[in-house]
Amino acid sequence: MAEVELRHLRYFVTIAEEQSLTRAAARLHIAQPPLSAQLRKLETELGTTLVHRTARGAQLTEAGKVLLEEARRILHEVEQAGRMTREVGSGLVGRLALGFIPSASNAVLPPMLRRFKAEYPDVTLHLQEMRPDEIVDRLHDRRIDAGLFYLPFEDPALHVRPVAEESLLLALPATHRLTDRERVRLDEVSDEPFILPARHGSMPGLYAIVVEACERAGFTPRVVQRDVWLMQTIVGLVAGGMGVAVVPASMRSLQRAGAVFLTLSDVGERAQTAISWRRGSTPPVLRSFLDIVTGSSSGVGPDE
Amino acid sequence: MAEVELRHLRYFVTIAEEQSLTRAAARLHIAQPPLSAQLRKLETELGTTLVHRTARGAQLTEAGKVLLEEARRILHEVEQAGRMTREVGSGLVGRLALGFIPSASNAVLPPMLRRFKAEYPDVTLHLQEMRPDEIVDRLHDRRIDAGLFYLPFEDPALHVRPVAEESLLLALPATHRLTDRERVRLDEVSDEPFILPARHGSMPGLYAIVVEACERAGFTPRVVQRDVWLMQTIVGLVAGGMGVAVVPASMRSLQRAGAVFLTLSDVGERAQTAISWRRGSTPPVLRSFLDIVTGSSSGVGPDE
DNA sequence: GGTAGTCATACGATCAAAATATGCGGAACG
DNA sequence: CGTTCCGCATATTTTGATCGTATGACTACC
Repeated sequence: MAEVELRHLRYFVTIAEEQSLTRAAARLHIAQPPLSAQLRKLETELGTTLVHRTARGAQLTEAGKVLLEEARRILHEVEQAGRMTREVGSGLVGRLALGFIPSASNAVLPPMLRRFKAEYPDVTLHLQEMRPDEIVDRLHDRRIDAGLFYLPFEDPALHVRPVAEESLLLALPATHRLTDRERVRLDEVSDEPFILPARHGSMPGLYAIVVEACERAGFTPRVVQRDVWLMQTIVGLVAGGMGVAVVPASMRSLQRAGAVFLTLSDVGERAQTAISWRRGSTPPVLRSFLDIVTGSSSGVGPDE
Repeated sequence: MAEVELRHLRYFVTIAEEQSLTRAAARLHIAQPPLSAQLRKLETELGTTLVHRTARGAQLTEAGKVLLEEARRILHEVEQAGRMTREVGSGLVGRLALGFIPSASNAVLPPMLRRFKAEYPDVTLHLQEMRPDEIVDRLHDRRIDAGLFYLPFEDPALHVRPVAEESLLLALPATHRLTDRERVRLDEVSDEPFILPARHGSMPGLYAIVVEACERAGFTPRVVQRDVWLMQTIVGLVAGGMGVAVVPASMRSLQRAGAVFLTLSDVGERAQTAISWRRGSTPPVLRSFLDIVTGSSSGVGPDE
């Protein structure tokens, strides 16, 4: 005993619409006898007559009318299911969980989101601020699909790809002697008390960048405060006169009273924001997101 | 480009359930390579990967999860559609035993049969003429499925539903003084000898209708003959000059020489033919027949 | 009563799915 | 660290179902 197939339903619906086996066969681009055979097969399978064959065409029986409605609905739903699957498969719809450090929300994240939303309006984005070490944990336990944080960082189980970079500025209290300058060298503030960004677990991040810049300028910073990790807090402490700090350029947009930002003429290091995601299978939505962010950013090439 | 078929969905669901091509193939009673091929075909058709093949089995992608839900629903609905069609169809074949009074074969029965035969050509009809009391007996002992007779009638174990009604005519011998009239009042023949239809057991039927009409006209009919139950016999007796009779309009088509039919201007009573069947379960064939006869007749509303 | 149109039947051709045999690659085991 | 096992992929033959062509039977219509 054979099984009902969608072909049978498609044929049957066409027969019902044309009220004629001959015309239906023409519309289906097959000959009339095979159509007859398939219809008969369907009727045998269902154990009932579906179509009355008369001399001038075919018309549905009661059972046929019932099946027609059902068959139309089923065929429509198959089409829908195909479309949905296709869309999810292509990354057009779905759900993407993204963790990011708060600094990313200044300059890096907004254009990413704008472009992604424009391209994939039906993807639900779950955005969560978190610490960089938290991002790594959440990546590992699969609670987020991707994360944004400062380089340097590496993890054998994760892809890491730079997506944006910005220069570093010196943040000074407004009361400082150098505030009337536009550019300074880092070694000019070698004696100042420094506020350094926090290190998070095994993640060197911006801390490493700043320390390295100081090393290259020939001094070791005198640290008055560490373990402050929010950039805006650091700027706040600077404004409060606690000391100076090296911060990413996007901090300038904070426009906090009491702090001024100067270009560092002798610092080549730049703060690199990277996106990271699990190695292995890459869901289509994530693939789409990666396509957008690596295409839209000032980021450099891939890491592998 | 091929089309998606239900086979693909069935295979896919099994693969998803077993999380393994090999086990799924076993459950489907086919070899593993063809299953691989069909899955690949489905993926090509949908343009997306549905299953991740790993070294120890297969697991769904995001798109696959979406399709799984849809496919399950669709397969279930196909099954439902088959069941529904089958059920309706089961009323399309079979056997229906119908008892009827001979009068019904004049005007009521033919259109019923024509319409029913057109819609359900595969139902074998067993038609049996019988007296109304016999119809009731045969209904009770389940030897017929339905019966046609004149109202009034009621029985707690039977459904009764009018399916046709006709006016009453006065049948006169051709030799009668009133034969040149077209319309008469019933009381104009109050002195004539009456031929009344028979009463059958507890069934008042047409007898009650005629007697009631006479009562309303202000007289009690003088009965010369009773217990004649075939309408055509009554008309024959009228033609033979035995007396006059009140008969249903369809008797006019008998065209028996020696009898004329006049419209009764003061008789509101009409002869109602009803269909009756057992309470309780209604087989599909009977249900189909009832659908036809209640839809095709000039019958009035239901009896309950 | 002929004719054109319908669907059913018969049979050979074609195509798609299934079976068999085998290869490849990753995971588990010693 | 190599061997073995397990699971999926590939290649090829076999099977079976669908399709196409030719033809016949029937009905409605002219």
